[in-house]
Amino acid sequence: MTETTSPPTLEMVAAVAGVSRSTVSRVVNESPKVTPEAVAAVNAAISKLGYVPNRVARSLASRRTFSIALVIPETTARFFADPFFASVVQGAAFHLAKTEYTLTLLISSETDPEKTRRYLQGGNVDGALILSHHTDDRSYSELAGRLPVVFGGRPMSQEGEDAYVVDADNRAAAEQATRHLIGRGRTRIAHIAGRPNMGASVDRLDGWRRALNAAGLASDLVEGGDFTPHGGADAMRRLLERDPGLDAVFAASDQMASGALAVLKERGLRVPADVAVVGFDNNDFARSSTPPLTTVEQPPTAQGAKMAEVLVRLIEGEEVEHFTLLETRLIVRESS
Amino acid sequence: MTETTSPPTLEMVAAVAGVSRSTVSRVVNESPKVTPEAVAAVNAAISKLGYVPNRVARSLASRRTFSIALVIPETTARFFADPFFASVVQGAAFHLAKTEYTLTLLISSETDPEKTRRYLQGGNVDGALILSHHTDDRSYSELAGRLPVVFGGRPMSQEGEDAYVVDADNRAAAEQATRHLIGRGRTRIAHIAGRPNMGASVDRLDGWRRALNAAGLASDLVEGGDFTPHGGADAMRRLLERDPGLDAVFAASDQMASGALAVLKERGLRVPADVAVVGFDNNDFARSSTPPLTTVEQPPTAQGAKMAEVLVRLIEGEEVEHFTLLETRLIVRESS
DNA sequence: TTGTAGGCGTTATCAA
DNA sequence: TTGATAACGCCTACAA
Repeated sequence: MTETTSPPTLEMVAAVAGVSRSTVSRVVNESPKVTPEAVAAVNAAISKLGYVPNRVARSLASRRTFSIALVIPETTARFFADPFFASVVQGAAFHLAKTEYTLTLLISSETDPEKTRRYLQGGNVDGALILSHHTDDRSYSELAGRLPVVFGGRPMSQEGEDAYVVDADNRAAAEQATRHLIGRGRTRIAHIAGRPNMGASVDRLDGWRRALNAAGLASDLVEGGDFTPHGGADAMRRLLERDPGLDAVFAASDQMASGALAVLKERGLRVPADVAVVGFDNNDFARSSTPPLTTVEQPPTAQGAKMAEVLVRLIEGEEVEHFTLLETRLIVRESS
Repeated sequence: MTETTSPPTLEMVAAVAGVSRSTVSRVVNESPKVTPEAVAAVNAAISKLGYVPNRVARSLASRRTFSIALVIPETTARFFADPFFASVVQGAAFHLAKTEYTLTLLISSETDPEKTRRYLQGGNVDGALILSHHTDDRSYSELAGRLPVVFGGRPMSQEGEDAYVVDADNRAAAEQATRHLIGRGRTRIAHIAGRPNMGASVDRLDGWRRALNAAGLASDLVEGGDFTPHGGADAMRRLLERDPGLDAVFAASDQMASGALAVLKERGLRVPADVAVVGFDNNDFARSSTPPLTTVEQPPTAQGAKMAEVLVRLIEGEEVEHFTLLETRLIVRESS
């Protein structure tokens, strides 16, 4: 049985109820200006026929789809391997469940970014949530002008004022992490920065510097990594060359911190006795390194929910702030 | 800048290209019957205007959406906690990437099954993939008559001939697992069955029985569990009461097997020395139990891919087999 | 090969 | 409050 019988239309409901299509439409859309009798007749007809509004036709006429896309610019495999994504999706889905919007997950496999773009621009959705975690992928930045779009994760810093962004409060988090180090009595606190073209890197560097300046400490010990353990290790070596007596390192990612940890061990420096280390992300690298890393936890679920909220408000035409900063939490472990 | 400028239409392209809308439509849909000049003119106009077809309008007119839904009747949290789901999605997405179809993930939170149903019946998708893992949820079975639907996971056995199902070959897998036990020299092999109202349970019980019968062994030692560790423990107790000398147990799920393991340890029986244990699923319960469980691995990625393939063929009007059985793999660990 | 015209199922705009 | 009637953007016979 594949006989998918063609579904009843609004017009058929109108016929059965003995009213016009307009009236049926009004009832379906809960317009207040309909007599109770008409409402009753229409509802009776609806349940008699098992009528379900055709959302496609509705979309075409009203120019609204009530569905929004969550675009994940990663391969499916990587997406599911990363708990960060899962949590963001969860947060978004949870928020959207309270609204009339439906979430469509678009996993844009690298093979066909075009398909995704056509889908997004083709009027299928009222807006899009775009995750750009650990990536400076700007392939979707142009979309922002054609469709309400909210970026999440760690987007470009530049990219103009027209973008809406929900992100962790990197600056405040970095400041807090650095203050934590200062509070532990450290005075030569170095920083391993992320890629300079990413907003997150800049903000974290900035937060680190602020905390040091506020404490009257020097903020000269910076070396750049690339968010990988290897990059972190290289940066650590350069830092030790510049100042063998440094007593703390704040890395802009757990992966870089773990690279730094390896170098410190290789040099016979004890963590945290000789050098305290703090990372950023609170991912598996932080939990499973030796010693476990003190790090900054980002709230992915909250981020997903907030992204959805911002997008919905945007779609509904509300004034929305371009930047929404999420609070982070310092998780103190044995490395500091 | 939220000025979402209204996008160019097919009609505008026609005007610029100096042809009729039909011709533009033909070019867009790659109809062979268009002169090269026309094609060139239209394509020029398209890229000049940045035209992207409105899929909603196209859907309304053609009654095709080229998108299919993957319905997950679980909460978002549970969905992401279960690697089984993730893999199925991955498989489906991977297969669909090769087609012109788009995958829409519908996480039907238990709060609003109605929203999901309306979405599915509202003409938003050409078909649906429905996962009913560990669940005898029949809330979507009615959909099958109104929309091409493929069920996956462990669906009802009954439910009529009109359903399309892709599932692991439970019977063969159970048979193989039991033969493995027989091969290890076991002769009193018990079975802890799953809920009797689930097709998977019935098939596994059947496979177990077949293997025993073929070997000339008795197949009387069956007790039912409910797919939980607790249920498995209770069943194990009953089995030991009935035959304290049993030397092997095949459980219809890893969770039940882990419950059985606990009871065996409690009774001072060694695994596998005294009693060999085999589970089903190859999930975390199997890997992290003591000893690690020999179990049956189901191929969730393959299942997702196969489900997508079957659905697409169904949508395209091909003849498709109602049941597709996936091969499984026995993973031998220390419990047997 | 190309164009014309009608229709897909709703919503929206006016009159009535 | 209700009902014609015209969009919405595209597809598709059918005709030319």
